[in-house]
Amino acid sequence: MINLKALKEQALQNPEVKAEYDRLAPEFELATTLISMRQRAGLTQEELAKRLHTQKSNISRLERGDSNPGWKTLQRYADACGFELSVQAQRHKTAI
Amino acid sequence: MINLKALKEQALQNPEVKAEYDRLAPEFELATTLISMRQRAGLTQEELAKRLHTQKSNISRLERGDSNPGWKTLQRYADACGFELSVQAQRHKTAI
DNA sequence: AGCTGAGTTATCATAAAGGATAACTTGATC
DNA sequence: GATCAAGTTATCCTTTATGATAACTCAGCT
Repeated sequence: MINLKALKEQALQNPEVKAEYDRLAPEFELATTLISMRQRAGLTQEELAKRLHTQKSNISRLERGDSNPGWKTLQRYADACGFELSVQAQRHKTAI
Repeated sequence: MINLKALKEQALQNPEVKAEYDRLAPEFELATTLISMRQRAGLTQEELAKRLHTQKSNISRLERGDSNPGWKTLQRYADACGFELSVQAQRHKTAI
């Protein structure tokens, strides 16, 4: 299967691509940030699941982005990957 | 009543304090970011609640920080205040 | 072809978020 | 001291997130 997500993940293995990606990171959506953290930690979904005392299927669900994870859930995920999450607010590019 | 939160809110009315606060913002917790966004938008909890088609009590619950709001909830809140949220991952200050 | 590792999907149970309503506190103003 | 605006707290209900288990796809490998 070739889809956008697969391409993204593959591209992120390239350090140069990764650097530019990070520079633009705020533009990207949450799910991609999650996947990026896990991959930079060198973890599989199953390994991460163990650290979080949960199941790989639940990790997959988070990373597929079709839910609405709680902030503390995201923090625990990040922590298990060796990251700290912070939220940033920027003024809207006003529509009017 | 004088408590930490009241002091914070009052201090944030001062533009200089606000600027420094923003510089350090990532250190602060989510609830403070929420309150800051609403105040910078010049909205009361009730006004914001109307924009979100909900109740002021629910806004209060979010801002008091004793729950675990979903990411999309936070985005809607921010949007209604004229902001866009992004999440940022930074490597842990490793404990060992 | 079969095996394995990584991730996905489906489903169920339970905990928690979010919506709604009402009563309450507190500070300010008259 | 009555009133009002802003925020808090308590409670109930419905929806959803999360934990758990199992079966599945798919790629790579021998």
